[in-house]
Amino acid sequence: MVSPNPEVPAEIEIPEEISGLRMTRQRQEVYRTLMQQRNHPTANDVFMRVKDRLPNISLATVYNCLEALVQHGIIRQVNFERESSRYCPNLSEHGHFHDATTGVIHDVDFKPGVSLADVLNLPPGAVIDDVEITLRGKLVTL
Amino acid sequence: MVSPNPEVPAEIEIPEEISGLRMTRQRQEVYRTLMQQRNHPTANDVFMRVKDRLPNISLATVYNCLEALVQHGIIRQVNFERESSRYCPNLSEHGHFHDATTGVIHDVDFKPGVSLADVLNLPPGAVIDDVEITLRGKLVTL
DNA sequence: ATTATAATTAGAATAATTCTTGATATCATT
DNA sequence: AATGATATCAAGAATTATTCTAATTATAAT
Repeated sequence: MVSPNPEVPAEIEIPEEISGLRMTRQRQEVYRTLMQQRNHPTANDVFMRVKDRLPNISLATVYNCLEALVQHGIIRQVNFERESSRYCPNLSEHGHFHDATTGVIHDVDFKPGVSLADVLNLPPGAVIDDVEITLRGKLVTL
Repeated sequence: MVSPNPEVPAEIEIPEEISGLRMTRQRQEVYRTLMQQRNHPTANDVFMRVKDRLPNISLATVYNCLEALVQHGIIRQVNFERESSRYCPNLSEHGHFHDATTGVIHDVDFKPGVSLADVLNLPPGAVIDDVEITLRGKLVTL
């Protein structure tokens, strides 16, 4: 149901279905939050933000929505060490740079035309389904 | 002293101190386990194994020992997704390939002479302290 | 030997996430 | 529109890995 909210104009229009996943109101709001707040929020970050628009939503539902979105390849789940999982809607293959001083997480793209097989001695016959590259360090002003 | 016969791993002699860390009996056994069982065990795996030799050791001590060894750069802590942390004594810079079918984790070395900066568009001024590369996929027999 | 410091132990506490169960909503058919 | 089937949601309990706490023991230093 896409009845427009009279009070708040929807900033981002989200379709009723994405890649075969029915976009319920809750999933829409979770997804919208990720699209608007692109700093890799945790499930709890998303929860607090979505509550403004859906005061009755539960944290469990946010987890459910995030999982459904991840399963359908609509968003990505990113893990740093043993911290809470973070989520991002950037689907292009990319890594993450975690600035230790500010805590900010930067997306890091691959240089065009490079493949991991150029860089790593993969075991023979390895077919890669998923790659996770995490860098930790500092940003030094030159 | 390395035993010439890999099938019968002789007792690995462990010094009383490594990189400034006093090697207590517990730390010795934890470290020995990692050296002998190089399949990236979890803290609990190590615990169960060490109990054979130190029946009174506690899981908390295993965690303490592992943390001390990690802090002193004697072993590495490796995280996959949100699973339990795993530990390995391979200190050379390397990544991990997680075989989805068998669950086995393979170390993956960098090809000589390549740098991450050749491959990634790092944010300007980024100084990298630590890198984590995790691949997930299947091993296909060619 | 005595004191200080560090390490160990057992169990309680914590935090993130998942699970369970009952309630709602949506969909497909009539 | 009513019906039943299925999917989703909410609340809180349960789980799991890990860390913390406090008491005990071991080691090192004087």
